Amino acid sequence: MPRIHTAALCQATAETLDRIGDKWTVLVVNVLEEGSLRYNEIHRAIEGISQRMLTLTLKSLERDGLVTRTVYPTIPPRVDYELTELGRNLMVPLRSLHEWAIKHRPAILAARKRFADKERLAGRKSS
Amino acid sequence: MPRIHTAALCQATAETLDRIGDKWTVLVVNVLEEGSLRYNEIHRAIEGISQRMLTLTLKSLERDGLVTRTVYPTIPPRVDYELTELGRNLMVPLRSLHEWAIKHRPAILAARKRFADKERLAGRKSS
DNA sequence: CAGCATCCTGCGTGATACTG
DNA sequence: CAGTATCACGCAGGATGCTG
Repeated sequence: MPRIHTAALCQATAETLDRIGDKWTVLVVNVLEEGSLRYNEIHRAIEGISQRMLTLTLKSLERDGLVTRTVYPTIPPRVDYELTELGRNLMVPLRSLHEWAIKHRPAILAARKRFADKERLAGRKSS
Repeated sequence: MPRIHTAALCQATAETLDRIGDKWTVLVVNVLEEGSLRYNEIHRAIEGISQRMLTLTLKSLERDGLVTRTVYPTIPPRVDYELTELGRNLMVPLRSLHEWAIKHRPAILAARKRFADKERLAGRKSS
């Protein structure tokens, strides 16, 4: 009977990961934790992101109510982005994920190395 | 000065999401929480996964030390998969993510609807 | 400054058929 | 049963140029 609950857990988690599991979302959320930032400030803060991807990421975050977009109709224009309460809440599981990452990264890297070594051996045998 | 730490947080989290953010990993981890399972048991438990993707997902999990693979050289062959300690630890942030998902899904859906409505209006104006 | 439009490519994924 | 091999494809994401 926990089966159904488990399936539900899986489903909701997978959905969330689908939402935030792309290349840039968590990075954007993360820099926005510092407070309200302008478009180019975010752009400079995240190494390697293209204008296109930043715009898309911000738009999807705004769409889902995770960030607010504030336009100041000045010249030149100015647009501020800020995490909403919902967005700040997301930091909780994100920090949990981060904790796991930091704590277990060495173990993962070690396992990966062991696995690579085993494969090397298997390769030699068959050659 | 929290800047650097923030950047590190972001980096490690992004890396982790890159690891588990694919389409099937969390689903597989999730069913394996129930205990040791055979290949086809997992296959049946996860609706829609192909043999190919199940194999790839399991192999990557094994590579990173998140699951163990045990082969029984019987005929027909039998292979058991089981979460390692490392894999079970992953359930902690996963549950955190799940909690967030359940709690805030309504808010996200509502925001999404509001956004769609606003876009509809914007569309009308310009037509 | 803060984007949008367009073109292009690689990679993750799916479908199908075959094997020890 | 527990995979492997091959093909095919969509789409996330990158590069570049243009605009209000």
